[in-house]
Amino acid sequence: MRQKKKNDLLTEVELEFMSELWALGEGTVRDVLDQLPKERNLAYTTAATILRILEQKDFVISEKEGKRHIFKPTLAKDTYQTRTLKDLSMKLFDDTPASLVARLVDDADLSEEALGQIRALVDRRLKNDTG
Amino acid sequence: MRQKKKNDLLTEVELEFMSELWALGEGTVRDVLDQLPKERNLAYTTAATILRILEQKDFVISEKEGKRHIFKPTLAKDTYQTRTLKDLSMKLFDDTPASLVARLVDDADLSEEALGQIRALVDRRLKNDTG
DNA sequence: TTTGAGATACGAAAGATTTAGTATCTACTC
DNA sequence: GAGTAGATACTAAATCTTTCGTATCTCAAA
Repeated sequence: MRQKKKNDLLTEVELEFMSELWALGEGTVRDVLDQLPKERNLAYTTAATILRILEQKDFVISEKEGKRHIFKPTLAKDTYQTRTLKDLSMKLFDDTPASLVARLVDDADLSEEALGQIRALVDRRLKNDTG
Repeated sequence: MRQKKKNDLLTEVELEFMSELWALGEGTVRDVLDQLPKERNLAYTTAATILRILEQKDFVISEKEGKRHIFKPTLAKDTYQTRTLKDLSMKLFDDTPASLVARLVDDADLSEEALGQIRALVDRRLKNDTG
């Protein structure tokens, strides 16, 4: 038995760290720590621990360069985004992506610009499918 | 000081229970427990505890009827959906809802039908704004 | 080749979440 | 009004998450 919970979703702090790694492409503990907002104030060893956990869970791999480790995502951000949306859609939107979008476009805060972008995206996808 | 973490998001199990309450409108511990899939096999007292926690966190209120409590969401599902999407958009989509939809419509699994529904939703919203 | 700055390894405390047990309460029924 | 089925209240164990401290290791400079 490998893991009690087959969790393929990131915890809050894990996501925070993965986001920095996705932005950097790859990096050391120090690199990631430096990307965090200064008010975050995490101990260096804490950051190292989180990256170790991410490696245990196979979200990143590391290779040694000199005395430090360089961490690199094993999972593309796109892939994780899709995975997350599927999970959310299933748990909170009756497994109906359209209802997720419905909620999004109903949001009063959504700008006209964002709405236009969304329509363009959908149109492009529809054209590509038929063309 | 009220809470260490001002968490306005539900945990996994809390969401599971809120989903049943949203579907039911309201219900007792027994009602919610009966809605769960039979393989879930939660102890009655566990369900009671979870509802108590939801009440402590102000996600539900209860009123006594005879010897039981009837629990009722204080938060509409719609509202919580919007809140969740905002959070997800912020944490994983650069605070750009359009990029969230981009990922959604890029998903190969998405049906033509869902895509059409999404376009209709966006169109309707754009018309309402201008008209 | 010693040493020290800076890195990793490991363990563990503190907090949050999930689950359930035991004790107690409450409304009926006899 | 005593007994009991079924409900709640309270406590707490087990697990997971977040955080950091101490010990150790490693490269490079003196």
